[in-house]
Amino acid sequence: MTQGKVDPTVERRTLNLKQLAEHLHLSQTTVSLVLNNAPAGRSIPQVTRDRVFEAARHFHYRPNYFARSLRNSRSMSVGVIVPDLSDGYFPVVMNAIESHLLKSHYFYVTASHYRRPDLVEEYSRRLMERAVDGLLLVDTPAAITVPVPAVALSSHNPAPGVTNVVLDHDLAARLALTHLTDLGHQRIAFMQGAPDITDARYRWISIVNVAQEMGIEIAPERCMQLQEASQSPESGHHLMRDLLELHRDFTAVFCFNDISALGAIRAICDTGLRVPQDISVIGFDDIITAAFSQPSLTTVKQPLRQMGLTAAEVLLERIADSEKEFPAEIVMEPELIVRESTGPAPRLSSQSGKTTTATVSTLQKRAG
Amino acid sequence: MTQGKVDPTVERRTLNLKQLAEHLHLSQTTVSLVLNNAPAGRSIPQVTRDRVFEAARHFHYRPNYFARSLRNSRSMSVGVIVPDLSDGYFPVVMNAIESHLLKSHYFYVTASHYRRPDLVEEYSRRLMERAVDGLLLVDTPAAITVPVPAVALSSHNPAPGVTNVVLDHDLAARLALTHLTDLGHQRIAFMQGAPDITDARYRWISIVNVAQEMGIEIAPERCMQLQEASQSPESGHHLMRDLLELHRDFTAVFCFNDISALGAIRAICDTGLRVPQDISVIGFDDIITAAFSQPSLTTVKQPLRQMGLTAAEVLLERIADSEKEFPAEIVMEPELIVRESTGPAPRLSSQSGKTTTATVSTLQKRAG
DNA sequence: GGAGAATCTGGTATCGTTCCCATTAAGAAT
DNA sequence: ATTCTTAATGGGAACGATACCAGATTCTCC
Repeated sequence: MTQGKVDPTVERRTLNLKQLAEHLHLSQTTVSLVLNNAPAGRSIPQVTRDRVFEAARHFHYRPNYFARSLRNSRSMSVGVIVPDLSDGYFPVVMNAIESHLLKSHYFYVTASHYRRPDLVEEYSRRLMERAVDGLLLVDTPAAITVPVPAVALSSHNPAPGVTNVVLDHDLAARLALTHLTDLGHQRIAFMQGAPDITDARYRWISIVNVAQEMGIEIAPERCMQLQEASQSPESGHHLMRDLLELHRDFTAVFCFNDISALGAIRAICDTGLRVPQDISVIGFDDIITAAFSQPSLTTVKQPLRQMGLTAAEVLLERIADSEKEFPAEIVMEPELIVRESTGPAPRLSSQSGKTTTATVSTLQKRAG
Repeated sequence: MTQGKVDPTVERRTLNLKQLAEHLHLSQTTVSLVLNNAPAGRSIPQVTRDRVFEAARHFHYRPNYFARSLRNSRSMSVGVIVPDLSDGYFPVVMNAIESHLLKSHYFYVTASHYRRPDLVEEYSRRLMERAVDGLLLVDTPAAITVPVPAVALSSHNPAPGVTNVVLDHDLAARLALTHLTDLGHQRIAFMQGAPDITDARYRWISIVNVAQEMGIEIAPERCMQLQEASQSPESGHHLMRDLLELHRDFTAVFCFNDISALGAIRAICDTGLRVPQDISVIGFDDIITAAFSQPSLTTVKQPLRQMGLTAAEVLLERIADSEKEFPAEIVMEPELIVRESTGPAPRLSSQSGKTTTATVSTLQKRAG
């Protein structure tokens, strides 16, 4: 089944300022002044104003976007550079960003770089060519400095003129580790984020510092590191499965994020261990599905919505007033959300056996 | 900690065509002709061409986007209208769309309407003002006809000049129901999508038809309907919990999508029943996390990536050649992915008891 | 009544491209 | 020698809105 081409009669015969002015027997200047409510046209009497507005409404006059942008070189749009579009972190952040931008009559253009530096470079260049009024870097380690206002979210971009919206990772680490030690966990496994995620490096540094301060050992043989920045639980699943094959000398895992935590839980259960009875799992982010997984996920909640909103707000403020000084960093506070995936540490049957496999008791199959 | 405003020295002194032409001792016309490889300039000798390209590269000449677009009224960008940004369906679809658009040197502008008709109208109007070259409606029941090429994905938009990319819902229903009956399920509960999701209506019609054809009863008391088009498992959880409180006279649930299926599974397990031993659950979409949930999800896979790709391809083709005729509908084939959440139907102990509560055997608590 | 202020309006350059039309020069055909 | 092509380039008018700078009218005040 086929159908015709676009109906040309649908095309809105879009008239321009000149035609509108002619119809009103006024000059383009006057009409433009009125329509833009320009200060230079304060003196135009109300009768004229009303006539102009009336006619504009009647003819559905819309100023041409390109002509206007060409003239005053503002595009009323911003570029958003992200690693990719994926479940979890991004939908929440992007939703918040979008809602603020659209409300402020801005549009945004998205580009994903899949953590390839060349693409980050290429897209920021192409976006600049598009004359975006600002740039929002989400989880994007951009070395490049751009000639427009920019805000970096979870990116730790130290460039001048860039405001960084970041999480208080020290607090995040403290919340998670305190929760685990309160439950009696001492031997904790750690899952680091992929090396090309900037935020992951900062997070890890905080974890190491806080752990040391709290007297928690970070044993190399209990550390895993995600290799690809995959947003699938798969990677967390792999790592956890491999670690469990090696040894089971830990009672809790602190995962890089909720997505990898879901994979880790799956791996733990696959070996017949139970979460949280045998191993407690704690995630990071508090993605929407975290509350509904089986078991539901204890996690360090990033205020993602608030972070996205703040980033968008600051960006628009920077665009509106490029003279003003803005903070180089805005730190947001995480929050601990306790659910089912963490519980009291089991009494360990083999304290020493780093190389031994799990004892019978911890291997006890889950019924059903 | 504060830091200075945007460094003005970073600003790339972007020269224009006129200056470039002056430097080359050529006219703007010639330079433009060469740079655009225009057919009108076929006769320009290679030496001149080389000089022009050389200079353009040297001075980093970039044509001004607005001036160019104003002149030939093409924006090289398309608008993408979606209900919202959320987990599951959208990241996959959007990723595919984006990758094709950016590869073709198009950018895209996203707007979410949260299923409010007024916002659909407003955003498509505002996007038209932005002179997007085309519109991509994702799961968006747009009654409006636009003066640019459009492609509708899962939207069932019958407007002329719109290509609809849709799933073969008859096949989808057949795959799911055949799978369930093969496993011995006869009494199946159904979870319909929210009424404002167009695709959900078509899906339901297919299910009703196929069920009738296969002799499967669709009992009203086993039917649920999602009320909000929420992309959180919450809604599925609610519905399932309420149904289970009413009666347990079914051995399988066909959920609207994977997200609601995750909520349903959670609700089932919360009452002490097991998936799939007591109740089988089948989802829809095959979102990334479906393979990693506990239990992993049997689902009807939509070829989301392929659908997004096709939609983007057809849209760009329509833009490139508005004279050509395009199909009004492109139907994609779903696929059944069998995982752990479905299993053989349990031997029912109460065949008749539509109003009775579950028997002891089905209520048997899950150990652990 | 005339200078000057206040009020209202228009002319026109400008933003940076593209592209229709000329124009020139050289060679080919008559 | 004159016209006709063809090759190689330039002039300049759009595209549509904005904004500087004037010009014109009315009003105020001495």
